[in-house]
Amino acid sequence: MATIEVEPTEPGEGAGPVALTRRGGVALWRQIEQALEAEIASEGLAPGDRLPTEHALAERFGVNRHTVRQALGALEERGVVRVEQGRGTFVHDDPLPYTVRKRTRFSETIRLQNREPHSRLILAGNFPAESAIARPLGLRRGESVILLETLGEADGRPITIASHYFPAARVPDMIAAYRAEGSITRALARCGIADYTRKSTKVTARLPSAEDARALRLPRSRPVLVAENLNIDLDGRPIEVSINRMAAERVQLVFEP
Amino acid sequence: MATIEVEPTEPGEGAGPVALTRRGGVALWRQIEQALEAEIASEGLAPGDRLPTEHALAERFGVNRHTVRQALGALEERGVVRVEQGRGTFVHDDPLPYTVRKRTRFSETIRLQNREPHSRLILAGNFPAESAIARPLGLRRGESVILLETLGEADGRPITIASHYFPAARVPDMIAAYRAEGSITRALARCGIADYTRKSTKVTARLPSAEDARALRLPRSRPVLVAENLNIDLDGRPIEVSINRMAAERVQLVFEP
DNA sequence: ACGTATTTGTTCGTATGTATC
DNA sequence: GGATACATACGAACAAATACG
Repeated sequence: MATIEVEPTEPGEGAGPVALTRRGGVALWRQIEQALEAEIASEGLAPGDRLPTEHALAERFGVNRHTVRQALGALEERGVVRVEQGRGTFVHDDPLPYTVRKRTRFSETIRLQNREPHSRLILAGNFPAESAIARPLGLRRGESVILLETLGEADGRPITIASHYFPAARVPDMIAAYRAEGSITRALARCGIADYTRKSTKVTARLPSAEDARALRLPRSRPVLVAENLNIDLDGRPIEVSINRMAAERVQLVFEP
Repeated sequence: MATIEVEPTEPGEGAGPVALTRRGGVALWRQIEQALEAEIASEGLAPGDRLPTEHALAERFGVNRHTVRQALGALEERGVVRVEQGRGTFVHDDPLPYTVRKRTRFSETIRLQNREPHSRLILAGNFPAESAIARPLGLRRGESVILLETLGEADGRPITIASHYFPAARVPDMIAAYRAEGSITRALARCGIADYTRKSTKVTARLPSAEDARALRLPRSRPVLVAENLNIDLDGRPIEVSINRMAAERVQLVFEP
């Protein structure tokens, strides 16, 4: 008994008749979760689309708004939807394909996806190198490196935080050059490094630090991809180590041999 | 029974007398964090080593256990240590470098790191392809694919869970072949695919499903790297899509152009 | 298979110093 | 100065996972 037939609110698509079974051993919110996910998977709801309001969903399924919220919470936890305070609930966008090649520049890569790149300087300074930075750069621990920390955005959406390390001996004026040019590539050119290419990329993932989470506008529970690039100049000498942190749910790194 | 050793356990190195300054403008937990990190950096504590218990550290530094915990939490957040309930706190192991090339085979890659690879079949079957699998394989949604799910280990430590999808029309006897050979590469050879190479790899990260977490022996709060490989045969035709999930804290994917 | 000791995880409560308006 | 919020530090108790005989 007690199967509740809810009349479809729209005849066309998406809001097909969903029968929730009570006392069937599956909690209502789980059934709602599955129903919504099925709707998304069947492409009745496209990436970026806004779901009906919680109120509307509660009406449609004939349940309390709390029950809908539990279902949405489960979907958000799994990264299927994204809930924004005051705006609504949205089907999660497809991740941005970020193709990594021998010559990869952030702004080019973003523009390739028809999005508008923007880069902002967060922090700049001169520090003694930790061994994790010194080694790939071919320096001794404690030698001076220049750090530029940048936040990269696509269409205003934060994509990556990158810590760029340069050997201070090679490019002493890097900070000024970056301030003048607003781009790593052009700043390096100004410092006499006409071109550089990627020697290797090491990828791992972890949960974000508090600062990274804030800058990326990402909950602390959502992982970040960490890509460590070693870039070399045309003579094959290391010129930059960059450590990029990206919201894992927003990007997909693409490597093609 | 309450034998309390406050003195340095070793005269040589590591547990040297550390003077914490109160009211010095630096919080106690930060000083403890730095002291422990210095000890690890100086290799008084090697990767994998267990740190003293929180209780012991609290005694040693003359602070409350909460204060020690805050320091350990900061170290864990930065990936310096790994805290395991009921077991202790450990210096973080170095991640296993997993180099991805045009021809990458799990067992070869593991052996390169002087570790003993092992592969175990978890699941095998024949299914209609979802679009995410069908598309890269050049099939239509619903066409039959063979799924082999394997768990790869190095020195008995679970490294990766991989779902391998093959077009059933091309290699109908793949499951039997795998059971006979115990290796994807040799099974494909038996099915007439002499060789195959990697066309592309897409990398992202997420929190693990319950099953993945269990198989990888990983807490659900720790992210997994997800690498989707598309492999093609010598004629350039797609022969396999594999979706690999790896404990992010245990591996580092290395790409060299 | 079970109980016990060990170790980390969580939640109370309390007190104090610091920064801000 | 006063009010307030926040981070720091301590204490006690209990919960949960693990190790071990």
